[in-house]
Amino acid sequence: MVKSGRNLLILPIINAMTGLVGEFEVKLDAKGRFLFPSGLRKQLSPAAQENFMLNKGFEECLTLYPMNEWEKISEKLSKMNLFKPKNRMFYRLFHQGAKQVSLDNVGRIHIPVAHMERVGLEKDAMLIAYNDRVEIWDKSSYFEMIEGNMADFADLADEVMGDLNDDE
Amino acid sequence: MVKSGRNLLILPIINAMTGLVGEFEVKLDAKGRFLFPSGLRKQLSPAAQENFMLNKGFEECLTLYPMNEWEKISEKLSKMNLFKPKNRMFYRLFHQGAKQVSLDNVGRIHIPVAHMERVGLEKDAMLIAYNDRVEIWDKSSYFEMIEGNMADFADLADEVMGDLNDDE
DNA sequence: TTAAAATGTCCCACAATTTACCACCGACTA
DNA sequence: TAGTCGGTGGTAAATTGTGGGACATTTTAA
Repeated sequence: MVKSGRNLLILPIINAMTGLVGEFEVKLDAKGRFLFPSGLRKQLSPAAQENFMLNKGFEECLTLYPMNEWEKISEKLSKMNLFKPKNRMFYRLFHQGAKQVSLDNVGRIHIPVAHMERVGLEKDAMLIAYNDRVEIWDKSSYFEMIEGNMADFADLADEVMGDLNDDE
Repeated sequence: MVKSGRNLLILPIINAMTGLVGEFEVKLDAKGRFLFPSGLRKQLSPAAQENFMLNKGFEECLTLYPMNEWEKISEKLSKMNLFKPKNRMFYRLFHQGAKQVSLDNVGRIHIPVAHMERVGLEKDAMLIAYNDRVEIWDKSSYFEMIEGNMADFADLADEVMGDLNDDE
C-alpha cells in the first residue's frame, strides 16, 4: 500500500475481472462536491471514467454506478414486463433518486442537496467500492453500521461463505 | 447539437437503448403547470420532445408517455380482440383520463385540474422516469409508497433480478 | 342567446441555480 | 529543487426555473 495525498490510501490497481475495491475517506465541500479518489479512478475503464449513475442504495447510502455498469443493469431491467405490478414496484424502488452525474474537469462529483439529506450525508463521507459499484456513506453512519454488524461477522461468514468452501 | 425554442439545447439522446431514467422533483404553479426537467428532456428523441399522452397510471399516479412510445403501446393494444369482454374492460381502464398534452414554449406541461384531483396531486410532485414512461406522483404519496414498500425491496430484488442473473 | 366566469394557452422578463472554468496550494517524485 | 499530480476554493457565465400578464376558448348562468 502506498500513502498519497493527505490521508488517502491507494490500493494497488486490481485486475479488471474482480471489479472495484477499496474504502476511501472524502470530504464534501460547501457545495456538496468531493474529489473522486484517484486510486478509484484508476480502477475504472477509461470509457467509464466520465459518467456515472447515482441513486439511493439499498441501505442508508447512495450508490454510484459507472455508466457502463449501469447500462448492463438497465438492459436487464428493460426486459421486464411492466404490466406486472411487482415489476413496476421494483423498478420504482430501484430508480429512487436516480440521477446522472459526471466528473467536473478537476475530477470532482457533485451530490445534489436533496440526495445528501436523503441519506444524512454531512461533511465527511466514506466511499466503499466493491464489485461494479461505489457506495457513498456518511462517515459516522458508516461506522455505526459497521459496529452494529461486526458482532455477526463470524456467523455471516459461515452462512454466506460456508458452502463455497465445500465446493472447492 | 441543435438549438431550439428560446434557448433549449438538444443534446444527443443518452440512453436510446435502455430508456428513460431519473427521479425529479417539480413544483406545480397555481395554474397546474410544471417545468419539464431539462435532464429529462435531453433524454427524449427530438421528435418526441413536443407531445405526450397523459393517462391515469396503474397506481396512484399519472403516467406520461412520449408520443412515439405511446404509439408502440397503442399498436399492441389495437391487436386485442375487443369481442372479449375482459379485453374491452382493460382497454377502457387503460385509457382512463387519456389526454394529449404538450410542452409550452418555456418547456412546461399543464395538468388539467381533474387529473390532479384524480391522484391527489398537490403543489409538490415527483417525476419518476423509467423505461418508456414518466410517472407523476404527488410528492408525499410518492414517499409513502416508497416507505411502504422498502421493506420488501430486498425480497423483490431477489425475486425479480434473481432470474436475470442466471443468464450470465 | 348573450354575458360573465372559469379554464386553458402563449409568451415575456427576471431570478435563482448550476456548471464550467480558473488560480492556487501543498506534497510527493524524480 | 523543479515539476507533476492531487486537492481546495472561488468566480463568472450559461442555463434552468418562476411568476405573471394578456389573450383565447369553453362553460355556466341569466
